[in-house]
Amino acid sequence: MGQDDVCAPGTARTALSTELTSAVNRLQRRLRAQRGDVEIGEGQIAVLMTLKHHGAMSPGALADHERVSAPAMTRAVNALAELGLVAKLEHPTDRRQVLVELSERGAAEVGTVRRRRDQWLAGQLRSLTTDERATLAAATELMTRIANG
Amino acid sequence: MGQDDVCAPGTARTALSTELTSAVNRLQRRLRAQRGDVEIGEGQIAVLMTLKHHGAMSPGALADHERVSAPAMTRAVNALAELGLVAKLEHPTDRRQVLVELSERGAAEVGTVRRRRDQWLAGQLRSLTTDERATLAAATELMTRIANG
DNA sequence: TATTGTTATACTCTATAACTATA
DNA sequence: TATAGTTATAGAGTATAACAATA
Repeated sequence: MGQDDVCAPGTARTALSTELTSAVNRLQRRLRAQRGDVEIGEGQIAVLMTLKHHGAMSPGALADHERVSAPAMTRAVNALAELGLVAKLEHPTDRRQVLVELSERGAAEVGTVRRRRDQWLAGQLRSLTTDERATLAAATELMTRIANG
Repeated sequence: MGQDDVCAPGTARTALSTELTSAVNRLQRRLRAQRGDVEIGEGQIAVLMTLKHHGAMSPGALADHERVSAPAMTRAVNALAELGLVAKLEHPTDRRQVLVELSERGAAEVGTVRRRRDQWLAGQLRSLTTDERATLAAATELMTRIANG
């Protein structure tokens, strides 16, 4: 039982905000449960991808970018440094700051780690129509805008 | 800094699965942070709404419906019972089972609690175009399908 | 004084495994 | 034996507050 029993969204007289919240919560829970033995957490993967796109950044800048607290970012960066995927460097002029940069191994492995994390969802998306994927792509942009707005 | 600095999704040569995962994670984090002093958690609100739609159910059926583990549902139901929003009843024929039903107060307050939780997101959605909201509504359905599939 | 990063601490949510009661 | 629910325990992820070093 259960999955056949779920209310189709839009059926009830429920607001979009409620349904969207519910969908986001459920999908995130499913993604976390489905994620196999990826050895590092979501937030840490996000840090690797950000560093790949933007180059070396300070922990504070990373925390702003990912919209998490500074302590949460300290922990994520330390975990990645212990795995040898990033390195913490002294800032050239401001000795309070730290620069976090991808290590060679981090740069080599970020793609692999990301693909392994996304494997299940990518499979689910393959069974959608082209139009449905386009809808999700557009919604992805909107959700990111809302999350960062 | 930070929010102006985020990569526009679809800009990079990144797979939809990656962008969707990232968007869902970020939006959920933002929704949690933005949620004011709603006195009960996400999962508990979901239980109240399910009971409102479906009537009394057993904890096991609720766990299946919400796709969480049985212990997680036990905790959610107990928390709601302590607040007087649900009642736990004996099953008429099977004494192993429990029936969870909305209390009068629970039925009266579920709408209020939900609206307070959704207040921020509803405001964000109001600033979108009609087309954009339609996109999100369609995507909500797709995400729910994927989460439950 | 203000800023950057870290440590200390605590809370929420979730899961698996072991247990109890009933069927 | 099998099922429904609970308890025990542990882990991930996050936050706020207090602190240290530097500007």
